Amino acid sequence: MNSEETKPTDFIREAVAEDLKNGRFNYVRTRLPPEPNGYLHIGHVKAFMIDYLIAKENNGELILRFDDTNPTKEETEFVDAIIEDARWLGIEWKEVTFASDYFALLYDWAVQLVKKGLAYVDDQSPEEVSVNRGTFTEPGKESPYRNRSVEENLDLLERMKNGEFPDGSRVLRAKIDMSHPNINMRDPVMYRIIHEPAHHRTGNKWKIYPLYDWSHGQNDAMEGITHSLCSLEYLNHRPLYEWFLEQLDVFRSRQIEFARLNLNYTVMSKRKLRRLVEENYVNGWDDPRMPTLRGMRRRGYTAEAIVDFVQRMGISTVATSNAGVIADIAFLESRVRDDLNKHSLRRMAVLKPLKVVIDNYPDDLVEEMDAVNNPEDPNAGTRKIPFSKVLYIEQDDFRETPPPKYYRLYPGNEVRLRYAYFIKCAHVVKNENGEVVEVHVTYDPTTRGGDSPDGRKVKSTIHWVSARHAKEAEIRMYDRLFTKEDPEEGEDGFLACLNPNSLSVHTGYVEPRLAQTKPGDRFQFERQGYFCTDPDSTDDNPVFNLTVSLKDTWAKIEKKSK
RNA sequence: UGGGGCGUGGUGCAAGGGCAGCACACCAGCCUUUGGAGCUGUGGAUCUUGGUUCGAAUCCAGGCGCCCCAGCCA
Repeated sequence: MNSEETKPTDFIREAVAEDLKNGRFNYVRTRLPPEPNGYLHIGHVKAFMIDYLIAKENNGELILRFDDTNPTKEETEFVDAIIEDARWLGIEWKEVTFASDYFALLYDWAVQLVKKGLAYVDDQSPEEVSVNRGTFTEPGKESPYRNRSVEENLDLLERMKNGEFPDGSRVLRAKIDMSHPNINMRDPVMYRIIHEPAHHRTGNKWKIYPLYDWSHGQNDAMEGITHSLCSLEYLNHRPLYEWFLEQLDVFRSRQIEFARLNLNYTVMSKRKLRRLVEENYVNGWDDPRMPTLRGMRRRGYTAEAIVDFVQRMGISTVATSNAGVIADIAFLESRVRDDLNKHSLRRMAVLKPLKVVIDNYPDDLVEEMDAVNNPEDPNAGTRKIPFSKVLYIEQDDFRETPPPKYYRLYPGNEVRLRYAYFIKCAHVVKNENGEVVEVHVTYDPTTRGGDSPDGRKVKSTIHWVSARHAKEAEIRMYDRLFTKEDPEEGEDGFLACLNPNSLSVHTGYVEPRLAQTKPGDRFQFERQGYFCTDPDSTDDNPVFNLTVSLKDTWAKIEKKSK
């Protein structure tokens, strides 16, 4: 970041700067608190970047702390996946910790609250707890067990910890105010009893597990986290967050909330994503159509583009949808194009081949044409592409009867074959169904390289591949997964508006240079889009994924004229 | 319904009492050996009502709308 650029500023950065200035803190430490119960998606990136960058910008530290307080949901598989994805994004942390690292200390703190008369063991059933919590308009009722002696509470808590009671039979609750207008303050549950399954790290050692409210803030204090940045849904929890720290008289971390990030034309909830995978609407968590980081990575999105997108989205407290801020996927795509345009090697590939025969070209001649690898980057150099009498061009680049404004190949029209020659369409060959299967053209030998010595212009340049030299390849074209901007609306509505054309597989031809490619390689297929080599790719059967198409002005014109 | 939060072009974010601006999208044009990229330009917004003020997107009050909270989820 150079000095020309104005520093990114937002209400969180301002608050952090203010805290440093007025001495509330003299350092900055943030934490990244994923729950290891699923794969990361684009929505997570916002929180990740905020936590990472705010620490970094202030010469502070980031701690990656897994929020593993619920053994019924969390798995080691996901901690590994989350670490891998976060690294891929370029996020760096000082250390990795787990909420479960602090279970023993947290228990001590709970004992302290019990001793101060600020927490008690409640024997009510879950149903009773719920009923007695009251409603938005009516206050709750105090539990009959609320005023037990400290000694009895201590004894019961100890026995809960030792596993003497069955799941659901008792909880530890903070003693606050059962008629508080903020329901989170109506004696929130701190510990519940869970015997099975074993915790992914602590095994069967613990029979009681803390809830989020009785864990997160305490862990923040234990780790000296200065700024605990979270999403808007936790705003209502802040009074409780602060109450605990105050009663405990420990380090006072500051919680600040911001709006989550979402994308249109996709779903982000874990439940819905899981259904897509488990019911085989997509081919796994890393399906290129998924908004997961693994999916986007396989699709060919770069970490740089994703981070740039998230950065440019900014931060706010706007809360007009339950999903937070909903970004237009077109904006993400524009960041991807911007990045890939500068860095991708250009190649020629024909997705839907149409055979072209140059009638006046020598049968056995093969010429090597010079092509530039990236017009945006002179250092990318040039390459040779073989040219011969029989070629493949894109079906879309030929029309027997051209619509208005169409200036590609059609009978009588002259176009340029990129880096090769001008050709003019002479006649066509059709099959028994009347479909054009072969286009015959003549070429102008004086236009080699693509320029006419007589200064003659053509309106169109099309890409091609030499039939004899091209390599067959599988090309997977992707479109948005859903046809509606907000697939969430309605019950199973999100499945009802799945886009049936979100994946289409083509067998095309690519220039010989593309025969040696390895998974993750990125290219621009000229005039079509950015593609990357899929992990399924082999030397015998190269497989390419569409990352994002190029802007298609002709498609727009054509659509408008309809 | 009680509590809390939020309302700026289609979308996202600025303007922190002084000319409402940027990006994406959209539209028009220029340029072009990618109908790509690039460049230029047009259109379009302060939820509403009232108040304070010379002056309000900004401060105040009311209204309206949307979002969050009644898990032993996070």
